[in-house]
Amino acid sequence: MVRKKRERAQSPPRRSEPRASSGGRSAAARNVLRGVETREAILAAAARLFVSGDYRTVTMRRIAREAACSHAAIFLYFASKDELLRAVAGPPLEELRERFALILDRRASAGRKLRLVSREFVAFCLARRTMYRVYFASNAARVDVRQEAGTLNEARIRLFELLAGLVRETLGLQEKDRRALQCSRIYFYMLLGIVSTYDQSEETTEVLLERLSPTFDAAFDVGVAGLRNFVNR
Amino acid sequence: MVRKKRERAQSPPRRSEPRASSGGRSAAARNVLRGVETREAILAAAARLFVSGDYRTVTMRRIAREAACSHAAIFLYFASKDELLRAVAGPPLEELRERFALILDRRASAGRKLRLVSREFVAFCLARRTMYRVYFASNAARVDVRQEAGTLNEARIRLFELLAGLVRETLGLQEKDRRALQCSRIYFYMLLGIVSTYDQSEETTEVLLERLSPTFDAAFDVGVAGLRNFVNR
DNA sequence: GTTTTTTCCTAACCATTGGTTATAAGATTA
DNA sequence: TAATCTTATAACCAATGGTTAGGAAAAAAC
Repeated sequence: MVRKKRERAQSPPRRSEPRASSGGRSAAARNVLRGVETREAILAAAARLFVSGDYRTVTMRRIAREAACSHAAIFLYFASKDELLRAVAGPPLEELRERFALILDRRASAGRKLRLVSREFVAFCLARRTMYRVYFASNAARVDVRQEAGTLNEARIRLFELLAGLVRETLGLQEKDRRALQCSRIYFYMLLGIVSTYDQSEETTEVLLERLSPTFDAAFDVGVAGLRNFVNR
Repeated sequence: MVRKKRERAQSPPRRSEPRASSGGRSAAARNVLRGVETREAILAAAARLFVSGDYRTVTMRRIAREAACSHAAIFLYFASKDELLRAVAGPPLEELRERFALILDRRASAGRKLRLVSREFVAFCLARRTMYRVYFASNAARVDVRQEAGTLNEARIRLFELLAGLVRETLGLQEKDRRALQCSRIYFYMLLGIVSTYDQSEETTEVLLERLSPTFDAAFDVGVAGLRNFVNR
């Protein structure tokens, strides 16, 4: 088929105003920044939209409108919608890790810390239902990870190891104990089960936590008690 | 905008051969059947495709090709892709219920039955990863259910009640015991956690079960032991 | 100060999707 | 034979993720 020669419409007005003043930076710095600013605007818009809507209903064009650029511009900074989601997913995960670290630094029993961390984890995932799947339910064994995905995966692995360590300590297991891996896996099942049960719920995080916190706490207890029984039998 | 008058291309050849011979039925019965047969063909094709690919990658056009009809024909029998998935999802769920019933009829302890049912459940969900979400992770509280979805929901609720009963019996709880609901919820978290952890894995069901069956069994044990501890404290 | 290069961005495009509609072939009925 | 009813399709639609030719402005080179 003959491709129709493309004809341009009359030159349209360009963007009416620059995105931001860029303060008193040098001309060179401002130039570099213009691109970075667009990237940031896209990330911010995507972050805002991805936490409210789900992956499918959030469109590139909607994100672009929110970021005040054309949807084609997004592909200048992110190879695909998927990569954009991953890029958005990174910082919150880091934030969660920091909150975990804060809890770990407290002077409390491993069991107590595990419970606090578990609560934090569930609240985090429920508040970001679109992303929890990207974070935790994607196959860790996947090897076809690009750079961005790689760092995300690393962050996730660190989080998991941290949690696994806490489970081990709570149960009084040695790191090299064969049952340690199995036990932390099982504890994760519990956590992921909670999250994925309410994944598609339309209730807000607050309502869910208000209503189900006691059940979640009970679940944490059940997990630990069951695991204790499992390793001591 | 003025809608361009639609012009039809020259009359194309119709479907070259009828779908099936319809045997020696009367003319009237054959006529009625032709439609039913198309419906069945669509259902069969969709069922085949939905178990291998996931919801997004299975397109209406692909299903149509597999069912040897136009993709528009599908909309004659199913209002939307979603409804088609639900229609496909129904029978297997019923089959699972029957397998559950078979286990329930055995002469064994409630604990033993619970374990068998749990295994069955996990294997079922892992074998139908596209659909498990439709089955079990959609919000039960949703009220905007149409007829088809309604029956599906009922089937799901029956399954849940059956499992909950088994959990109750295993723990020796009365039906009206306030903790019964909480306990079965927690047990479900465990089951759903297992399934959703491997939801996006690319390994086959066989490989997953081969590798992780012991861990799954351990998880069931942990759940029951933890719940025992929970109700007896 | 003028030209060249580089950076950043967009309009128009593409293929594909879920879904709708005008139209028609074939069977049934009158 | 004519009217109707059933079953189906080709062509259409709006929207989506993604690509590309081209251009405006800033920076660099002269």
